[in-house]
Amino acid sequence: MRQQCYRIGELAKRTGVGVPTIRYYGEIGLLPEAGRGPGGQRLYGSSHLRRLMFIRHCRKLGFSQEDVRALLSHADQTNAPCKQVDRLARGHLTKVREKIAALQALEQALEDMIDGCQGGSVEECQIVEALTVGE
Amino acid sequence: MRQQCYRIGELAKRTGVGVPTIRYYGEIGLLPEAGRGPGGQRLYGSSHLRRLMFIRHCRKLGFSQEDVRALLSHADQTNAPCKQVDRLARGHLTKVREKIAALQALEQALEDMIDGCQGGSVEECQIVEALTVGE
DNA sequence: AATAAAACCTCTAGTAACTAGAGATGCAAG
DNA sequence: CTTGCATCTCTAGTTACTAGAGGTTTTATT
Repeated sequence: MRQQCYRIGELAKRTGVGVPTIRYYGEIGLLPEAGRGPGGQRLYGSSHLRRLMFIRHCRKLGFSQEDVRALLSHADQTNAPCKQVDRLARGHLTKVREKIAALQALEQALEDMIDGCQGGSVEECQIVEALTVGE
Repeated sequence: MRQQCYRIGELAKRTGVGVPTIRYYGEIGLLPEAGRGPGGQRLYGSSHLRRLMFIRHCRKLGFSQEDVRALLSHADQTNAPCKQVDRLARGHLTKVREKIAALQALEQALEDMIDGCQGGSVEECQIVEALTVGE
């Protein structure tokens, strides 16, 4: 019944996750360890493929490894209510929004700083001045 | 002429940079190494104070260590034109804007995903579905 | 069957920018 | 003289991988 068997390179091609990264995921237990062929190569099944896809989608959305681990364990419990998943996703969204806000403040500060610079020498540069004095 | 002498804790208090971080900056050469007192404690002067302030302002604005290093070396050449400084600042601003854009795309994707979820069990959760299938 | 190339293996170390901890010493006050 | 804080050095941990060395296995070609 184990008709589908992917070697690591095949799995990499199908998921878009790099070969060393797949091995790394195995090491840290994010992906269950693969079986091994006679020569010692890892052999993955379709469950690995699905799980790795899931992981990749999560990582693309910026979820941390820790979050991914939680999402995976929730996703496995098909009968449980999805409240936990929802909470994780919303929590992550909040963090993303906070990061955006922080970066926008940064953007503003940088713009102000750059606008103050009229060219000339470093001595009279408003950017250097701003960095020295702070605001 | 070395009237001003700060111990590392004093410098930390005045700059808002943590004690281990100051030691770390010394190690990596971002801050010149301090003189040492009889018992081996680091002793910093006012030039260290200024430099560390500069570094802190840079880091608060999200400049990388590499950028800070460059900014510092430019800031030291008071007669040179400030074009390089300007270029560094603008380059950094661009990177910040790119990061904001990427995060906003992420925000949208997360919102879409979360909006699809109607509650219920994990089996029918659109978030889990989206993470499994992608998009 | 021999050989060459691609894919795979393990292990170590490096990235950015610190942070945390262990265990030893110095320094000022009561 | 002892208590306690500040400091010292050194090592290792964080996040999420990535790069490289040096060796084996599998696959393809001759």
